[in-house]
Amino acid sequence: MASDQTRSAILAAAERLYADRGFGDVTLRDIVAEANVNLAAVNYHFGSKDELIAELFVTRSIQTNRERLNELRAAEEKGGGRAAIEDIMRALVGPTLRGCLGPDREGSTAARFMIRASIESVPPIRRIKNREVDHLRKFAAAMRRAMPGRDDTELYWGLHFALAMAHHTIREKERLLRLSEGKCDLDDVRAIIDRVVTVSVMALTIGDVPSRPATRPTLVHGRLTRQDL
Amino acid sequence: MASDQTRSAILAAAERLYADRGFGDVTLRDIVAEANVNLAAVNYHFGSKDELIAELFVTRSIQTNRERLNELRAAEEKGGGRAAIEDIMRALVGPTLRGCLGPDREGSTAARFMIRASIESVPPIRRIKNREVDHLRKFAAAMRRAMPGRDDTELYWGLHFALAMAHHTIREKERLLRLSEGKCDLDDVRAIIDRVVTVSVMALTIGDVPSRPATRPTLVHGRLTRQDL
DNA sequence: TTGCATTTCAAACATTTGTATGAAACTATC
DNA sequence: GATAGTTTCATACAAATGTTTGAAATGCAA
Repeated sequence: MASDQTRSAILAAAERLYADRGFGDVTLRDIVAEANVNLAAVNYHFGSKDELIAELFVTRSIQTNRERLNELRAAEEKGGGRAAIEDIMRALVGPTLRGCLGPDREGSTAARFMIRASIESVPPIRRIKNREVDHLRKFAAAMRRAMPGRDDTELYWGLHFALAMAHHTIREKERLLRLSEGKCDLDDVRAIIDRVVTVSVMALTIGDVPSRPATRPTLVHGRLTRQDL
Repeated sequence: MASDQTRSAILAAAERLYADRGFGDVTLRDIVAEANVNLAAVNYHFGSKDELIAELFVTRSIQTNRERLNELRAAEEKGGGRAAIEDIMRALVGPTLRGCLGPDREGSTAARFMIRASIESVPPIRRIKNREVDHLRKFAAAMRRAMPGRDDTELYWGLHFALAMAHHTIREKERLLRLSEGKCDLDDVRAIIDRVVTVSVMALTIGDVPSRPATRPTLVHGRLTRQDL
């Protein structure tokens, strides 16, 4: 068998098994059985189990990051170099949410693998995630261009909350479904993205609206009002 | 030695070690060495390693849940049976954030353990978390009383997003710190709670404000506008 | 003290798991 | 078709780990 076939078979089997049963449950022996290759093949082709997991995660992360940056670039071109803030947030959370939610995505191994990686955080994946900061800085820069003059702190918090809502929705979609007794439609990805983007942009405009509606009178405390003064 | 002393020593040692080094890194032998008890004591007193972890997590969860419900009850008494929505959200996210963030909390083993449990999700903990839905329903009910007539779906999404921001801030505080180059002050717990509560309530008022400020014109899509019609 | 129940202890068990080895099979180049 | 490089394979290795065991120690009541 050509060397690449074995490599690919291992990657595919590992991703499928990890996605279905989690990292803690799947051994190399499970993987090689599923891939119909020899046990030693994993170490021969990848060096170690951790490097196999890392390669899986890096591959999928790069795909997501590329999609994000493509959307961001498209938004910036649309806006003549300066993207609208909602388009930036959409580029940030859209690819991840589209990749991991939705009815047809149930069968997507890649998506289920990324959800699993988000729930069970194993050392090789944690190491990679730590490098994600550089990628996020590009979004912070775009946000700064979109909202010039705004305090950087507010930008970072907005970025952080956007990721919070997106990732938590993916991580805890089962719980939200159960809590809401099915009322929250987790298959309508478009609506979810809209919702996350809307709230993210609202978070970024804290202290922005001169006169707050009377329905929420006492919400602002502490350092949140700096922009109003 | 009295039986309870051994039990307590194991619990304390296990919580400390898990908090510092994570579940994957700590073996029963590490724990009994730290606790100065015999290896077999863990199985004698707890039955199994998983039951030990479960007991640790249940204990801390109960504490948090009790704090939450106390705050909720206080808010409802203050409002004469119907708590203000921002007080409800504050009762929901306040205890967790206060427990896990802040400068002096660095030394709190319990807090660090809960952060660890949030990052590394091991099977015994996952099983317990699945039962958390019942607890959250009490908050959903309070929210329903505070915002009568509002679509339940909106309530659940707001609750979900509030937890998203709180938990993600705890999980990813290191990354946010690094991304913002220290600009986001994660020691000012009060300000963080205010921020999360503010955004949560804003999320709940989607489609609530009759005329949206011109600064965010095109944010609402899809099913988000149902309340406006 | 005697007797009974609880607790502790050292040691062994039984797996599981990732990794290494060395020979065999295969592939491609000359 | 011989040779060198690559890949596969069965098997062994070594270490870690949760759990069990049966005896010894301890505590406690009668």
